[in-house]
Amino acid sequence: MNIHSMTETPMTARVLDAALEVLTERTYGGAAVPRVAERAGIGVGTIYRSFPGKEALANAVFRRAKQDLLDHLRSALAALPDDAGTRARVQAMWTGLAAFAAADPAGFAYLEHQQHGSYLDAESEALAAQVESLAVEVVHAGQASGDLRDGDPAVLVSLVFGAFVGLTKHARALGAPIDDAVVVAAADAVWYLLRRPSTPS
Amino acid sequence: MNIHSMTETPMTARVLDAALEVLTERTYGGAAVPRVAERAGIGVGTIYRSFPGKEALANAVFRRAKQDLLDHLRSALAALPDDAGTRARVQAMWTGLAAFAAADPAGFAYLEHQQHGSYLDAESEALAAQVESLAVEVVHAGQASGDLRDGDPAVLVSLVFGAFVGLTKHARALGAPIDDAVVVAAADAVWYLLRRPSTPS
Amino acid sequence: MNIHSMTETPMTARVLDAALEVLTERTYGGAAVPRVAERAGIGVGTIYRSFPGKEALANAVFRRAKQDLLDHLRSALAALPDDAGTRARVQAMWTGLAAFAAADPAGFAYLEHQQHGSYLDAESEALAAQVESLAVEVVHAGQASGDLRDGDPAVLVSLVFGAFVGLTKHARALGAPIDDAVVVAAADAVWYLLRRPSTPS
Amino acid sequence: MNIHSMTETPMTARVLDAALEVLTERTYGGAAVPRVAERAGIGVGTIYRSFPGKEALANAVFRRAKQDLLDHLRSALAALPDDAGTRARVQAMWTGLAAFAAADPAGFAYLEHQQHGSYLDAESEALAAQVESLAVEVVHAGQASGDLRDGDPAVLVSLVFGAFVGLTKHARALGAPIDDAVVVAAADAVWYLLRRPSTPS
DNA sequence: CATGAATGAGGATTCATTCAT
DNA sequence: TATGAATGAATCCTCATTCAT
Repeated sequence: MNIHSMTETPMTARVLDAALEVLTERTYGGAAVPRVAERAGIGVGTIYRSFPGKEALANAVFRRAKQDLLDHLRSALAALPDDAGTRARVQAMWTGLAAFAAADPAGFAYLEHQQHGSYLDAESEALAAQVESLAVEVVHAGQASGDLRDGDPAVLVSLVFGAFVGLTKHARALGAPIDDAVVVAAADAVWYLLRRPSTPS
Repeated sequence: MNIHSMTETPMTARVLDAALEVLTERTYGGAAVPRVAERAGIGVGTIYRSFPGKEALANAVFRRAKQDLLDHLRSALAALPDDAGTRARVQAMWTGLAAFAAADPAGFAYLEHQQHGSYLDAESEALAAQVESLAVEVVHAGQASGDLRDGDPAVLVSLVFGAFVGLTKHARALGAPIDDAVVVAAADAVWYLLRRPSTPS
Repeated sequence: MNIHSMTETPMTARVLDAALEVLTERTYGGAAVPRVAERAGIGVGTIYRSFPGKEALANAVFRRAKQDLLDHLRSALAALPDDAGTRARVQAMWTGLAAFAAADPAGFAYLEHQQHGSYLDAESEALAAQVESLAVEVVHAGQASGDLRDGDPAVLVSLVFGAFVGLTKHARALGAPIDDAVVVAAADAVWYLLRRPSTPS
Repeated sequence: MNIHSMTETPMTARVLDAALEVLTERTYGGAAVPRVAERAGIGVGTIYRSFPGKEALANAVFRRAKQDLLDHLRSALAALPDDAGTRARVQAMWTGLAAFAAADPAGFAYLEHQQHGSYLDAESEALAAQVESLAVEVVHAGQASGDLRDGDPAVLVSLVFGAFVGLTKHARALGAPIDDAVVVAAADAVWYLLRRPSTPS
């Protein structure tokens, strides 16, 4: 379903899965390539046949996750009827986020930490920008139609994405997967954050 | 101003400052003790006179920042008149957060990443729990007085803290310090996230 | 010839040889792993492919030497006719000791110093106990047949082994290998130490 | 009573005692000067006021012990009547050895390991040679009077000293101090090792 | 005189990477 | 193609030694 399905050999997929686990558990600096190999059940050298080095590997993991997230957000929006209103579009984004986080918790957790990534390359940054862009456009359109509050759309997006990340951290701290009812309730709360307050306020 | 001023020697302060920088730039796994020493302008061995090891150092950095955050939040609340309403209290928390983030951006950035910290010890976790607690109480009281929306207070707190973190990430991505006007606008938006929606909605 | 020939790769053998040299020259505390690597003509990291750490390496060195010693003592006894008398058995032990010390002077020197070894593990201690045991049995049997003087066999063994160690130290101090004629003369002297004094004495 | 009483300040005595303990427990390479300071209950720097460095400290420890041993052996011989026979003289040496080992077990244990000492300086070696000399003279005289077996006196001495060391190792392995009865029995055994065998043997 | 903070060299160990098999 | 042995740089940490107080 995603762009990588075509370029990923079963080998690289195994490596990426293992790398994601290790990177999520120990952060880039603490993630050892030999540990990734072990986890993948292959020889160390084999990793270097698919990736030029640790940095490239981490970028590939990042890109796969980010691309999956992008795919989730796009499908969520695409599933909407053409005349869907702003609230529906915002809900769809939130739901898409939740769907991705549920489908690939480790991937989501990894992305969370990567605003950091001094090792991220241009291609990875570009992908991240695409996700940002998509969200910004939705907010921007909502503001244009008068449904959402004024202000830099990027700021509003940062608040909403931040809130979602906060939610997943909370769930992770509890050791539980994200509860569906909570996701729905939070979507409602976040809608109030975004929507243009009624004039008499 | 904070509790540590009395126990911190100039040496440990220098080390903590340098360690904060390095830890923020490279995360725990990637932060090399020799690099901290360089940054502090001291010999490697000197660090080990103040801290038994890298883990203890990272915990001390964490605690200093968390304690400062706690101090900021507490003073923000303490500055309120006794009869301050829920909105004022929520605003105070948000403002306290912003004041801390402005006063110690690196410290705030470091705290953000530490849900991870498998190296955090019990004392550090306890301090983190105190901050969480403080926020949860404010939300809880607001719910009790009917001002805030229903739901697990901890979840609401996670949304709000998450939103704030999103905001600072956004600012950091732009390379700019957090703009005051934006903080105020965001505080307003977040208030709508928290407040109990008017019945006819 | 010994049990290890089969399990030892050429690499581990190289490492063990080098480690024995360094350990003998500088004792455990002063033996640096990098120095062992140099001596073996390999990279430092390579040592850690064969041994989990310095302690394990020192134990392996100890065991190889102790096992060789045990093999020498056993063959010396095994070469005796079934009806060999006590004196022949004692001589055989002494000769076995000398054969080992001549064949592997460094190994013998290393064993000498290891009553110390706080780093020796259970397996190493067990091996040491086997050697002790073998000697104690010989003495015990000799006492039973009335040939050897009374007293705790372990004490007699400690005197004899100690005497042999003294001899090798003396030779080492002179820088010469142990002279065969001296070994024979010493064996005679030691026999008088062990044998039951004639009654009228 | 010994030569050092005059030159040793209470300070250096404390240091030497502590150093002996640490050196005995961990061998030269593993003995840390800061550990010696701790054990002595003084500051690290203070050690360097009495000794130029670790090597000098270890030599001083060695010399103090060796000198004490020499004193013990000399007094043991001096206490003998002028017409004492060879056996009495040999016994006296053995007893002197035992007295020293009992009075200063750590010192004795330390000396045992020091044939090794690549860090021993000329003065230390000279002192060791004096002890050796004393023993060799006794043996030599005994051979001259026809009481002791022929052969290089130094070899005989090495056998006897070695036997004594073996005895103390054995006692140490048992965790017990050296038993007096055992020392006496061993002295008898050792006498037979040294004495010239009766002709018809 | 005694101290102990400060230091950098050096020790044990791990890890990213290469390359012969 | 996949492997994993080999490597040396780089990690964390300790220690001998100095020197300002």
